[in-house]
Amino acid sequence: MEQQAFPRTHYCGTVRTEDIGKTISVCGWAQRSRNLGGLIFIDLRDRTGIVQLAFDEHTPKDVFDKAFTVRSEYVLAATGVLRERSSKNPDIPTGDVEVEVTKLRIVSRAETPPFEIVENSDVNDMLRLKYRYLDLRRPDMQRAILLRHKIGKVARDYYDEQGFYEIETPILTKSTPEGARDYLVPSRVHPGKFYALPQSPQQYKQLLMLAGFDRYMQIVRCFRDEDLRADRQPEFTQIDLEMSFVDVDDVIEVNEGFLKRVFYEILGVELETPFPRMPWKEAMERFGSDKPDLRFGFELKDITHLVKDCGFKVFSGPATSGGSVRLINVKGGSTFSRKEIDSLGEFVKTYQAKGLAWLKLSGDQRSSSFAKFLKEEEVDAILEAAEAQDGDLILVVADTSNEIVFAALGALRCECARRMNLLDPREYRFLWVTEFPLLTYSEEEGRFVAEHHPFTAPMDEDLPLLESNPLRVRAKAYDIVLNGTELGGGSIRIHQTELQEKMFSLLGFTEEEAQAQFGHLINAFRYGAPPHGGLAYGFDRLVMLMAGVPAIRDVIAFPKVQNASEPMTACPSPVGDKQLDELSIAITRKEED
RNA sequence: GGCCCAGUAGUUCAGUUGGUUAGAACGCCAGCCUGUCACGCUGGAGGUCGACGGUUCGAGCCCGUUCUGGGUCGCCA
Repeated sequence: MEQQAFPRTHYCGTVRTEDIGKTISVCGWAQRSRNLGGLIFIDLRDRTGIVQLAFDEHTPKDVFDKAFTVRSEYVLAATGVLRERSSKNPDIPTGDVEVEVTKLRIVSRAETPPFEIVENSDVNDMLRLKYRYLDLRRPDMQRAILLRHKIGKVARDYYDEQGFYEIETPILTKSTPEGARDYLVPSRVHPGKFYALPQSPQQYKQLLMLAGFDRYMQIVRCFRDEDLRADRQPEFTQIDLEMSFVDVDDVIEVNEGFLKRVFYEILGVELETPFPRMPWKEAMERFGSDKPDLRFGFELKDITHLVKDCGFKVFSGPATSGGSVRLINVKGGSTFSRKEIDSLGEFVKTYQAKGLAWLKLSGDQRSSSFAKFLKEEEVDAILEAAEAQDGDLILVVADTSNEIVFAALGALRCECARRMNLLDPREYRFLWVTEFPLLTYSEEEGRFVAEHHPFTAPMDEDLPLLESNPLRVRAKAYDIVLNGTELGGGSIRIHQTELQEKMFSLLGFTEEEAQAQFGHLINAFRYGAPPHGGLAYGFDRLVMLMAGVPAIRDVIAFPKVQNASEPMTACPSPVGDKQLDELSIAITRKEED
């Protein structure tokens, strides 16, 4: 019977030349073994790195024989004397030393894994996720998960120092019809009734302000039953916070402090604060997006007025019927081939643009899809507006819907930058986008809907417009944007009962409906509400950008795939009739397997 | 719900104009090997070409349908 204790003295990756001569014990997984016949080397791996175990003619025969049988991913516990290597490996931190093993325990054997446990593997995502526990053994995944832990720790430390309490809010909560689809949880005790998993702790954190906690934060799981993207999972984590007796500047200042701190502590990057701010309207006009990537130019230019009377209907049509014609100047874009420009045309069609007009200036050559339809001076005016120079590529989108023009050109400028390799993931350009519209009109529902949520406060100077022109009202809402990704967003909330009631009525709620859905909040306001506001970060996105990886999946230990299932556990899965019966649930439609 | 891309050995991929027994590298197994560290050398095993249907004398390759995954539009207060 082998001993069961693990007298580990060192983590594998931490041994150094200072430890030479010491008897040490290490535990871990066999990364690789090199069997030279009379000499065996095994790389032993744990979360800190790798150390080389050496077995040679001095090794006791039973130990040597055991080493002979070791295969990839066997779990080993080894004891021996740390010695200097006769030939060193400069590529790893422990490359100057090795363990001359005197005792070896094969703690568990392992089947050959379905893929190699190595850094930068480009194995199929599905396979990685099915065997996520193996995938997570890879050093890059270990680093990402550790980075996530450290960022969370900085957040807790920082907000604690700033006087925030971490307070938990319920996971079983009330469904609200505004916003994303809810994940529902049936109640056994109340047949036919459901809890909802929170899309965010929004209302609870406001109630905590009403309860007098003054400053709250929480690193909290949120749930939205919507389709996935590279930066969207059905369950994701927010750094959520709320503050009392503040206005926009106060929230922004505290959070600039956090971002400055976390980027310095984790990446050693010194961010300059305050970050630039840009009103939403300006962001749309200049970048066609409410989350502009500032790492490159290609800003939008409005040429509607220049083409109103031109003979080219593709331009003059939208220009004279409430739409717009806008362009971006892709500096140095004349290197794009005709084929590539055609593919950009296909690209904008995904944003419902009807097509892409272009003009290319390379040397004395001017080629264009539209110049032949315009007068010489009209083309010149467009080129002047675009500040076009030799080597540039002008891309024009015209549509009767401004939203489509913005969406298409906003996405196109990013796509061009991607194709031209202008995006340095180690350059961090932060931006506050402010003054979002308070409301938008939903054609589908035939009413106003809140752009942010129904508790967002209007800007003081726009209050009179609430009656006269609600769509012009700007909100005390702000997003923090990093390199074209919305990292977080928040707002100052309404704390006056009358204003809140006005908002609900604008949104088309009757008093009874508002009371039924938000009564807890409305009633709470009657008992003394402090002015308050807050912000929530997409924690996964923050970690993703700081880790320099392309998807939040890469910084979540057990993520879901595009159809919202999880390959390892194969959830969601059917449940038994007994369970359903207890919940008073009948299945009316089934997925075919 | 729409669009784009991918699916061939355990893994990553190649596979010509539709034509013999579908290949490579890594991994795996066996043997040899005392300073390797992507060890080396020799040999070997390993395939429902995602699935179904069609065209054809003949399909990994062409056509249709479908499944799975990735990206994206819609959606995501």
